[in-house]
Amino acid sequence: MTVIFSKKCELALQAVLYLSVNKDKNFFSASGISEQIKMPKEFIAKILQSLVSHGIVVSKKGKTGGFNINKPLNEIRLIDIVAAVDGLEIFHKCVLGFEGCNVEQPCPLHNKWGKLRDMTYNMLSEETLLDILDKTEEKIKSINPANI
Amino acid sequence: MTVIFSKKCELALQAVLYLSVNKDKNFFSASGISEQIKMPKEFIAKILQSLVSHGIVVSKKGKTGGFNINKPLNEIRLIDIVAAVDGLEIFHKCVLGFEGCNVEQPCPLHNKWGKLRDMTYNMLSEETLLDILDKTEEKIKSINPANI
DNA sequence: TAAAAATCAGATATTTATGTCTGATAAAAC
DNA sequence: GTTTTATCAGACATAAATATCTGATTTTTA
Repeated sequence: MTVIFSKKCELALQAVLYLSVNKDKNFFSASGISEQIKMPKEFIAKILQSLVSHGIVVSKKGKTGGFNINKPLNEIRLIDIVAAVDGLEIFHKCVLGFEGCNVEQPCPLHNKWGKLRDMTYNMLSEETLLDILDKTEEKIKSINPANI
Repeated sequence: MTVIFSKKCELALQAVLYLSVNKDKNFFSASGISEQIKMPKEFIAKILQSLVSHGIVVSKKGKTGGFNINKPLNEIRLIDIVAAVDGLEIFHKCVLGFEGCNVEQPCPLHNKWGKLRDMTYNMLSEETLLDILDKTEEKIKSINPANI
């Protein structure tokens, strides 16, 4: 099986999207979020905790605690979330798994995949949560239970 | 962790590339191939067996047996190998994992990722083993032990 | 015909990714 | 201050991907 984002990363993006849409409101608990997104709250909690350690999300303990976005939405790029959860290996490693692959000794797919990979990286670097949110609020209201 | 091809698929592509370069010669045993590519022969054997069942590779039992490419090199596209090993899910599924994502109700990344994903699919569909081989023989001689 | 060397099918083992649990700590409500 | 309800850290469990093994079959060579 091939994936572009891991399950963890998909979830992280979904959860962060959810928090973005509701940024003005109070903190959201892991169980609250898990009711919206169809994923186990323990898993969501773990993922959000790691985003806290990366400074993308902020958390608050105690009775009215939970998670929320830590910065202005236009300062968080999608690539930041991907980097925090999955790492950026995919953008450096040879797509065919050849150790010695580099510019001087490119593998057969080096140039063609390299171009697409760079475009993907750029896209994820250009898009911030704010950009996403704009698109989201316009027309993506019934795609999922959370109405993200 | 993110990947574009699974380990299995990387290996399959490497092995098939190796066979392509040496297509004129006789059948290559799994252990012979595993000496060139740095992967365990049992695993290579398993992968090649599945390519046999997909008609991409042909095998021969017995003392002088082994594996070889089953068709003219210009009739095998990279996407055929990817499809056989990893499947084509990645080219259909929502990149954010939203169930209801589609053209009418696109997720926030639907269009941008969709474009890149289609370009990747097209690239893999256009490139045949023959195309790859040409590039390979020109300039990729010391990238790996197999000199693929 | 017997021995050697290969694929093949399916079971098994190992590793990694995904998912769950437990007890500790912190903050708010009473 | 006690109870409630949240995060947090780290251990634990399960599932999936990766890797290995075993015995059967096939084919060549001697």
